[in-house]
Amino acid sequence: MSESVSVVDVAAHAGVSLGTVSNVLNRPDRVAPATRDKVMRAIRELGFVRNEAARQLRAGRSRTIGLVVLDVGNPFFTDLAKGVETTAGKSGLSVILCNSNEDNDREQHYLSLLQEQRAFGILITPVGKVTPTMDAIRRGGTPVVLVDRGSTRRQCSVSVNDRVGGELAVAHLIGQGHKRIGFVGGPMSINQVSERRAGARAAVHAAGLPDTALTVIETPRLDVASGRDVGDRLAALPVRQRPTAVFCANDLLALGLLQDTTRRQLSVPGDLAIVGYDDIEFAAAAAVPLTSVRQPRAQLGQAAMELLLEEATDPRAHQHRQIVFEPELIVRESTAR
Amino acid sequence: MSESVSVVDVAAHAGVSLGTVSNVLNRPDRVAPATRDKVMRAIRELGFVRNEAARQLRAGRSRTIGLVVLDVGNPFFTDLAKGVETTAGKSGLSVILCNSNEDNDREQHYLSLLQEQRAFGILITPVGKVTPTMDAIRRGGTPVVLVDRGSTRRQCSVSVNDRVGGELAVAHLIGQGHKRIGFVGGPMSINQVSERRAGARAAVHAAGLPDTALTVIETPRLDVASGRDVGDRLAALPVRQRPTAVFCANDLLALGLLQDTTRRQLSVPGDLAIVGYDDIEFAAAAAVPLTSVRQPRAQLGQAAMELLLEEATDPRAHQHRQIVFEPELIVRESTAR
DNA sequence: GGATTTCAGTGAAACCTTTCACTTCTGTTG
DNA sequence: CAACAGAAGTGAAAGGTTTCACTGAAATCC
Repeated sequence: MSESVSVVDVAAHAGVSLGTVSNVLNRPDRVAPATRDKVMRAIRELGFVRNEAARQLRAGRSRTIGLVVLDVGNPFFTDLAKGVETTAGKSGLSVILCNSNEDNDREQHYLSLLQEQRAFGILITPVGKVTPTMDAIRRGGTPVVLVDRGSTRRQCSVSVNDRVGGELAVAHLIGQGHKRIGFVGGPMSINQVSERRAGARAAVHAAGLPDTALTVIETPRLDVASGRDVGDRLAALPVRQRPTAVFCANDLLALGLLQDTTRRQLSVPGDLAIVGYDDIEFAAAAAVPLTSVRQPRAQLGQAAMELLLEEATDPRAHQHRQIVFEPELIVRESTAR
Repeated sequence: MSESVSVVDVAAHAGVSLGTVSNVLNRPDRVAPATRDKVMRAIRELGFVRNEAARQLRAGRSRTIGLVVLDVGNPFFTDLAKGVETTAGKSGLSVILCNSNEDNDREQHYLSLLQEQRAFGILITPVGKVTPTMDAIRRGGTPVVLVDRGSTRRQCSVSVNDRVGGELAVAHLIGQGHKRIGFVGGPMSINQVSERRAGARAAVHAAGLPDTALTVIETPRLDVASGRDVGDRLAALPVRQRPTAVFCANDLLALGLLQDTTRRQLSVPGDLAIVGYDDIEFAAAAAVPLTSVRQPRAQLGQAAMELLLEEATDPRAHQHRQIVFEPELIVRESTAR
């Protein structure tokens, strides 16, 4: 049971004032060693545990930062989270990982929650547009950094150039001789998806191919199951229009599609070349090792966390910054000639 | 800026007492509709956001439950987390996902953190033994449920029968004619790993094979990189002793090993048959689709959460329970004849 | 040796919510 | 019509921490 022990109890037990106990906890150097030991012993003997809620109440903000991602099931985001967490830990902050699941309502729900908790700051990959809630939170003095998503001057963001990523992927496919290319991804309301598509378009144009060379296949989500379903839709196309290569907006889709393609006894890359995006660890271990656009996941998380700290530490002097990393194409068998 | 608005401000603005504002927030039916609207309007106009810290301080415990897992990068745990989160959400609880990273110190760190936060409850897959801290937390009145790990009568747990899982896997390999089998996994201090190995041993004995038929290869971690390193160690064994099949303690190891095996131009299952564990989504999409022992991940999370709620709701009447699920072998090409 | 600084420690106030015993008022009952 | 019940609303107290202006005592300075 140990009916919650407070600093007052510790103070009484150690024969000092409660202010001294607080000093032992927060500025041990301001307390004489003998007293410090006495207090420490009392803490141990009573099994005192600091009450974070009371602490927060006093401080006005918590020591927790919220990381809102589109899908915890996607290794891209867990790797990102690791980067964030490591950096946050160094400053004594903890991270609460929130899974919006590509759903606006859930995103909103988590934002409210974080607001009520007086989060130290928020890192978010928004499902759609930057919402009024996010603006309200920032106006309330809580730093909000956009992750994996560029932004305008008015807020901090860390992203990878998705347009370039799309271009790299599709230019590579065109270089391999493909003339009919599919773009697989969705929903288009997710910024990264539409940017990657824009990059794909740009590559098609740059190569002098007609608009029709790019077939867009929109998926409901960015997961393996959606990727699997794409097989049917490709098969339904008349052979003359059917892409000979596809660029998937992430590796999960690519792996799903690859699975379905294999099930249909089609060869990759012979019958269909596939490029993914993110270069998650499983991409290299796939049935056919996947060509993929690599993003510096952990650095992305680290950079975002650093921007957040910067803004939190000195909000007055802070200048919003936009950090953009460059993606890199990793070529593997799924697009070999 | 909006210098934090409190219930007092709302009350003043709406021309009611602060008690009424609290009633509007917590028991709207006790307040006359007209008053309710007045208060709601004030809340909106002032942009009032409940301070969760103050709320918690009053309530004595938070509305957050801690889920401590071995590796967020392992899809097994993110699927588990989804199950936990869905169930928690229905009761208005949120989940904070903590990654112990198979490290005792980090585990301890997160437990202290959760203790300071007066977590509503804790779900944990312990790195090693059940520690004094966990016992202390439970004695302090916070429910602790062991996940993916059996236990004695003295605490709640939800697990999958790892011994049976190990038996299934190895019995299957023996059934395919293999006489020299490897067990890959570690560290052995992780309970699931040693249980799976025990199951493997049992299967070897049951088949009347000698102890030496099972070669144990201990890995430092349960991740893809460790799996990749196993290839070297296998290759280093004299051919007569080298296993013709291995059972990996999880799919990450299996995928890593598969990757390395492919790199060495060895065929799976021809030169080496591989069985994994967990049946994560990527197992089916692997270079050679992986035979794996499936665990009911989401149900595991759900059941754990339900036990936790049960214990939290009525600690007096609560009887600790141990729920054990049965694993299932999913056979794919990596062990085909 | 008196004035000043430093050190160690004190305790009240503030942070914001929820609860609960209490007051007022209106409408009902015998 | 007196007595009562129920509904609506009130406001002080409690919950645990940190901060900060403050006191006493010891050490330092000229």
